[in-house]
Amino acid sequence: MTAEMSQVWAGVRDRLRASGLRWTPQRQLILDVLEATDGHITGAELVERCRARDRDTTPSTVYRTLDVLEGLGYIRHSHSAAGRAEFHVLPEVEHGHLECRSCGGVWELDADDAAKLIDPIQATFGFTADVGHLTISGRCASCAASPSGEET
Amino acid sequence: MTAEMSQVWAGVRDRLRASGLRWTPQRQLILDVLEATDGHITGAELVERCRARDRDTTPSTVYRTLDVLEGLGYIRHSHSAAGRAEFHVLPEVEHGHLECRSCGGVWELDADDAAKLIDPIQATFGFTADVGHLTISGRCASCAASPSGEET
DNA sequence: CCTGTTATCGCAACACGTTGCAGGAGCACC
DNA sequence: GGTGCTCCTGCAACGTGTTGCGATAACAGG
Repeated sequence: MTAEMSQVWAGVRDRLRASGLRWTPQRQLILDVLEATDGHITGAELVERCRARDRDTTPSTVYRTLDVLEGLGYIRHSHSAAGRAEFHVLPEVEHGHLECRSCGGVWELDADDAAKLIDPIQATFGFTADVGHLTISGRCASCAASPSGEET
Repeated sequence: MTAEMSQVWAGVRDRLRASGLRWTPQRQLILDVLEATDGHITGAELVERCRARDRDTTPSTVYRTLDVLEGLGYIRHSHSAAGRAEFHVLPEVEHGHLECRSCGGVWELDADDAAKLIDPIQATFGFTADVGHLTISGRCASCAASPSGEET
C-alpha cells in the first residue's frame, strides 16, 4: 500500500536471491501481512491473517519463512509470559519487553533501559544477555496499585 | 524413600485437604517424582518419568496437578529460551535463570543478583518483575570466548 | 460402614509449533 | 524460451500443553 513502507521491504527479495534463496508468492504474502502490523504479532495471529487473504496458507510455510526472515535480521522473536512465540518486526533498536500478568499490557524496554539490566549480569556472570529475546513478566504500576488485580 | 526429603512434602496432603482438595494416588506419584529431581524439570520430562512408573499416567492430570501445586507455592514455572515450560521445585528463594543459547547451560540468579535487575525496572517503570518466572537467554562467558559457538 | 457431594480423572479434541518427505516451482544459465 | 539444480511448499505426523465433559473416587458426616 503505502509506497514508503513497501520500500522498507524492497530489499528483501534481492537479499533472499543474493543468499541463494527464493522469492515466492507465499513469502510475498507473509511480508505484506507483517508490513501491515504495528510491529508485534504472534505466530498464530500471523497464520490467521495470511489465511484470511489466502485460504491455502499452511502453518509450516509461515513458520519456516519467519525463520528465514529472522536469519536475515528483518524480524526477531521472543516468548510471551504464556510461552507463545511473539514476533517483532523491523526492530530498529534491540529492545526487550515487560508484560503485565494482570492486564496483559506490554511495554518496550529501549536500549538504555535494557543496558541497566544486562550490565550487572555481564559484570557478575560474564553472561551476555540477548535483549531482543527477553520478555519479563510481572505487574505494572497500575495493577500493583489496585488491590484485586483488576485493571484496564 | 529418604525420610528427610519425604517430610518436606508431608504437609502437602494436609494442605490440600484443608483447601477442600483431594489426595490421590496420581498426585502422590507426581510428588514422588518431583521429590527425586534436582529441582528442575520440564513438563514433558515429568510426564515421561511418571509414565515410567505408571503407564496409565495422562498428561492432563500431570499438568493440572502442577497448577495446583504452583497455587500452593510448592513449585514455580518459567519458560526456557525455546518456550517450553520448566518447573522449579521448592524454590526456597525466588530465583531467575540465565540460559546459554550456545551450550544450553543454565545458571541461577539468586535474590541479590535478581534485585540488581529488577530495581532499575521498578524505579523506571514502576513495574514489579516476577523473578521466579524469568529466564534470560544469551551467551555464557565460555561460549562468548570461543569463536564458533561450540563449547562444553 | 453408608451415603452424598464434588473434586479429580481419563479421554478426546483442540491450539501452537516443528519436522520429514516427495513433488512442484524459482531462478540462473544457456 | 529451454534446462537443470535445488530451494520451497504442502501434507501428514508428531511434540507439548490446554480444555470440556461424563464417570469415578475421595472424604466428611451421620
